[in-house]
This record gives sequence, structure tokens and C-alpha cells, in this order.
Amino acid sequence: MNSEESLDLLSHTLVTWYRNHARDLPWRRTSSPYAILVSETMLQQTRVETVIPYYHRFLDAFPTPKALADADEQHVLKLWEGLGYYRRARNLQRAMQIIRDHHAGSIPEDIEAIRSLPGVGAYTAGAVMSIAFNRPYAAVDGNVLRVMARYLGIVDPVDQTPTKRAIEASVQSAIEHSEPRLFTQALMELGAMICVPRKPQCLVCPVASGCAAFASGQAAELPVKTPKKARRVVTVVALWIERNGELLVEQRAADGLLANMWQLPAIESTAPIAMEQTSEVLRLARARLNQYRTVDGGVDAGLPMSDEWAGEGGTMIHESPTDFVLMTSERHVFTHLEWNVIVVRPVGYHNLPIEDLPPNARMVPVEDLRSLVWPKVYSTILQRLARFETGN
DNA sequence: AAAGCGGGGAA
DNA sequence: TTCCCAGCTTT
Repeated sequence: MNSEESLDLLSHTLVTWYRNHARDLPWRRTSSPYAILVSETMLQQTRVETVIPYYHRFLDAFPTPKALADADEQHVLKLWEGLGYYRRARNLQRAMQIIRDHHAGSIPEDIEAIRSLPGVGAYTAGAVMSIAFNRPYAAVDGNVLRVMARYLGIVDPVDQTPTKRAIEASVQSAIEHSEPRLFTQALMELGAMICVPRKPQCLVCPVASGCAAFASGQAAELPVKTPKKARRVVTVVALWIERNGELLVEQRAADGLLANMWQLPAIESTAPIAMEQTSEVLRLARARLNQYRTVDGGVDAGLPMSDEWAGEGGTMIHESPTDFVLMTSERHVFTHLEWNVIVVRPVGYHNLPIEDLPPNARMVPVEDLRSLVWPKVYSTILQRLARFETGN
């Protein structure tokens, strides 16, 4: 079988298999390009089972491009809370603002226009064109890279640009001889159900007869990927400062990790710190607390507190190494780094300048914490320390 | 080309 | 633990 014949087998046999084996997924029950774009965005680097409840809640709240474009960003993030890669949510909203302002409120049937939207790359553009509009544009995701690397017997690393381009060209060739809407989904369905990363089910694969890796017995060894860099470990010392039923919280910066989400006031140290190293944790906690104390002219770090701060018989925080109490700790692993969050409460310190907080900080009643948008690790911590529920 | 960007499920 | 998931953007 030559390569043209084997791609022809893919184009037809795979689609036939898909007609009989497709899972019943929510986004397969719609023809709305908007709903399909929402699903594709949520599905980036995220498993189908994880996405399903988010997909329903999100479309319920934002049923049209305009509804999403006009929404409050924190509302959008709230419905994305727990799903991760939060930039996707903000990009999707920006994209719908472009659709509202420049495309009369509907997703255009135009590959270039779709591809230019923020958060839409080659895969998502191809997916929307093929799935929503049934147009022959290749959509190559991680499933497809794996399936095609095996099917074509590609031993070069699939995460390298030249390899990926070659696979995209093959998929493009195949989809042009197929039913685009079905072909794109069939390829991914095969990757999800049969041609899985470990222990591929070649004996029930509908296209095994054309598969190079099956012929050579290499299926389980493909695809080849370049090794990933090790994660950094970061210690995060977070402050629990509660007064009159209100907790001091901060909104993170508008860019970077967990952008615009909320957290406890925290300080990071790139040097890994064992929990037993109390002195280093205390040093970080003091440094962070001092940032608040200097907001309205408090004392400098390391100096005794002024009379203004020593009121109510509060314990001076610099007097002893026992001026903070450990409340809890939580480890959280991201793709590229690892947080060890240590939550400490200052003891006997009651006079924070709550009338003069920096613009990103607030005192929030404990019962209202759930209305803010929290990263998973803080959601876990708040549930433990404040009987707090977000549903995530 | 490499790195940043979440969270969870499976082996 | 490690891998990787319907990836995109920035540097």
C-alpha cells in the first residue's frame, strides 16, 4: 500500500467507523459555530470529561457571542474557575468582542478571520472550519499527532516544527478527500478511544491495515517527544489576616500566572524551603506583612513597631520567632512549576491599616469569599480554613 | 525553538 | 511519581 492509498483508507474507513462509534458529546449535538468554538477553547489541553460541566454552565450564562462579549470579566473567570489556563477565558471573551464589533455578532466562515482571533491557533481554526462549517481544513491536536505518527511510522519528535508540518500536510491531504466535519472528529475519536498513548488497542483499530507502526510493532513506542524541562519549586508564604469576620485578600496582576485571580497576601521564594525551616518562613512572612505596614507610613522592616501599631496590647511582630502561627500548608503542581503554599497568621497584631489598602487588596467578609475567583490551591485552603465552597 | 501557562486523570 | 490531555502566545 503506497502512501496515497493509506491516506485514502483513513479518509473513508475512519469516517465509517466514526459514524458507528462516536461518543455522544454535548458539542456534537450543536451546529452553532460559537458553541463549537467555546468547546474547542475549553478542550485545549483539557480532558473531555473535565470540560462537559463547564461547557453547559458557560453556554447557559453566555448563550451568544454578544452575551460573552458584554459580560463582566470576573463573571467569565468565575465560570472558568477550576478549568485552568485562564488566559483562554479572557482571550475567548476578547475574541467575541471582535466578533461583536467587526463580524456582526457571528463567527465568520473564514479561516483567516477565525485564525486571527486571540486564543485561536492553527488547531482551533481548523477545528471550527471543519467541524462547524464542514470545510476541508486540517485540525491537528495531540491526538492527531499521535495517530498520524503511528499511522505513517514517523519516528522524528512530533513536537518539532518540521515534523508537525509534515503531519499537518498529510492530514490536509486526507481531509480534502473526506467529509471534513466527520473526518476531524473521527481522527480525534480514534486517538481518544483506540490509538491511546499507552497500550494502543491495535487489534480493534479500524485502520490498522494501513498503519506503519502496527506493521512494524512500534505502535506503543510512538510518538517520540522531546523531554520536558524540570519544574521549579517555589515556596509561597501566605498571610491569614482576619478582623471582624473579614479576611484580607489580594487580586493578582493582570498578566502572567493566574492573571486577575484572587489570593491571600503572599510572598514567593524561589529557594525551596523545608517546613522545618521556621526562621526562613518567618522572615518571609515578616517581609510581606511589612509591605502592608508601610502603606500608610508604618515602620520599616526590622525596627520596633511605633506606638501607632502597638495599640490594643498587640504583640510586636519582631519580638520573637513565635509571632506567627502556622495555619496550614498545601502543595500545588503546575505544568512548569510547583508551589508549596504555607499559610501563617500573625499573632496579636490587630491594627492593619484597612482604610488605606493598596488598590489590589480588600477586606472581604468571609461569607463573600466564594464570589471571588480563586486558583485551585487557594480554593482548597479557604475550604479548609473558612468553610468556603466554590463547587470546584 | 523554547518557555510560560492549570488542573486533573490514569498507569 | 510520570505522562499528557480536542494548544496558544510571547520571547
